[in-house]
Amino acid sequence: MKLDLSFYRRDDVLQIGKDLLGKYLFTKINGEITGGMIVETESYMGAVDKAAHSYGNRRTERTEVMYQPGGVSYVFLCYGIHSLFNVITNEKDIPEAVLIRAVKPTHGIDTILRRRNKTKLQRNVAGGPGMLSQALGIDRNHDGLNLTGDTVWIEDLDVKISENDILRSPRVGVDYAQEDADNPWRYRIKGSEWTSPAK
DNA sequence: TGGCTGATGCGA
DNA sequence: CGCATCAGCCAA
Repeated sequence: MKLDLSFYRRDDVLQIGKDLLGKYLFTKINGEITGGMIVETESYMGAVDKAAHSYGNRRTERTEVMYQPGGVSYVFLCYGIHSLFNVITNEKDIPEAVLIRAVKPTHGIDTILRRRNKTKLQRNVAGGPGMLSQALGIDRNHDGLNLTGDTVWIEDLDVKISENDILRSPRVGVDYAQEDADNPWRYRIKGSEWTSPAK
């Protein structure tokens, strides 16, 4: 069942980051449906998080979608190469987001392998935010899309992840964020071989 | 361990 | 405008 807006609009981006583990991210692009189970996320606490683009309620052309009500996508280009896919959460004007970092491919495997130019299904197909976007065909054309629509959406397929199955650790690549750099807001499914490499 | 790659956002 | 910066990936 597709997650509805009430899932995204809760006032707890850390909980949403954990709740997204075990959910399924789908895209339908040029008629091809691809998807996988979310195994790794990072939460960004908006205005009070120095690692977030929206720290201090900074508003720019790029961050504007973060101020929309929860339930839309936020896709931005990182290091000039990688499209990174995020989910916007909370109510209007509260710019919080969850970065989806890794999925286990489950639907449309042939298409995913073709997009990634791989022949074998393993971690390096979608185990990292840049690879994940490429695998599912996500680019900046998919910025600001409604996640209850039929291009990019997330489903609950009744996979239950308990608190004990969740690994917490500091987020990746946010050394510049000073006191927020160490917050353990990166979540992975314990024991999954599909997450980006452990540190 | 570096090189690649280019939009972004800041200051001049 | 210019220019430093960046929520990564891959080959070695």
